[in-house]
Amino acid sequence: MDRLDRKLLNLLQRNAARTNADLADEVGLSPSSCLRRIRKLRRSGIIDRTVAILNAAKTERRLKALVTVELELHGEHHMRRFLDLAVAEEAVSQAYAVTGEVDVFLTLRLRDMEEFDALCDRLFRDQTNVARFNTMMVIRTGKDDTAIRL
Amino acid sequence: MDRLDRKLLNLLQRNAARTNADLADEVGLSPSSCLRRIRKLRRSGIIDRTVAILNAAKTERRLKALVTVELELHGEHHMRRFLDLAVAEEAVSQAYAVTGEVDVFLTLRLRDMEEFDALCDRLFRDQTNVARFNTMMVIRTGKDDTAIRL
DNA sequence: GCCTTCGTGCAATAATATTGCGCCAATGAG
DNA sequence: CTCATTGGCGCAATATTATTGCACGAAGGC
Repeated sequence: MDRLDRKLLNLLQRNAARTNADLADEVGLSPSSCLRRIRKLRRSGIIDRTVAILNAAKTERRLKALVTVELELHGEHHMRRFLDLAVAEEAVSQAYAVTGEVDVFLTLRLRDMEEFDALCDRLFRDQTNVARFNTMMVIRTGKDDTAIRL
Repeated sequence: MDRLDRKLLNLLQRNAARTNADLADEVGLSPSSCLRRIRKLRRSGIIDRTVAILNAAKTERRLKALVTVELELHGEHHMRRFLDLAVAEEAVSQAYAVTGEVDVFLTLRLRDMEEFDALCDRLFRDQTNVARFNTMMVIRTGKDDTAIRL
């Protein structure tokens, strides 16, 4: 893991569609060396996968909502159960167990508020062990990076 | 935008490294047709970009923190100023203006708590117009998808 | 019913990835 | 200090994959 590997990773996190020769040129390596490095980074698992990122605005799921959830019962078992429930939802794109005043944090991708309503029914009411939840709708996006700076 | 386009987008959001012939086969098209569709999806902007996703655990920035921020002054101007400040930070990977009890939401990628401390100094103290902030450290990740289900 | 438009598959071609090989620098043992 | 070993490099050949030209057929407008 030297300077060149880091440089490659930074570049690939911004654009993984570039040709190998192009990348090689930018980092100052031959195409073959460059490719071998990238392959090693893949095999080692540092590069988990490469994916297409959609422009959410041109999608039906335009709305982004952030939800904090406080559980009624806090045992490991109950936490796991709620997370499983959340993960199974198509609208849920991130689900974390967190420290602090709340227990779980969710990011939602929503078509409209009706979908949100239906989701609330499934996740936050009845027998789902939720004491309280608080929703923030995203008004403006300042930044939305998938990259991890090395 | 028909069923095949959606199928392609769903596949590419999971793995954009597959060969065109492979994709074509899975959706039931010829390679040429498949490629032309994908190119159109790119040009139309629905596909914004394709990127490498790293395994954060194998990275130096292992810690993920979520921060809600309440501003002192709420004018559009002040909001913009704070967001700009946040966006400029390498550790900030998401920055949103939101509705609800707080004004701004941030996702951080941190090396350690020292980096967090330094970031707090820059973003939350002194003259940055922050009334209050609340940090949640991510304990467990249930889901962390970049995909938007179509 | 005919014409236009659009998307398709096939096959040829162009671009790109991948591999074999010989070379050099760094490292460690004797 | 020297020599063998290891690992990574570039070059050039080869294999894979993307891309394009073309002819065909279905759907919709007139």
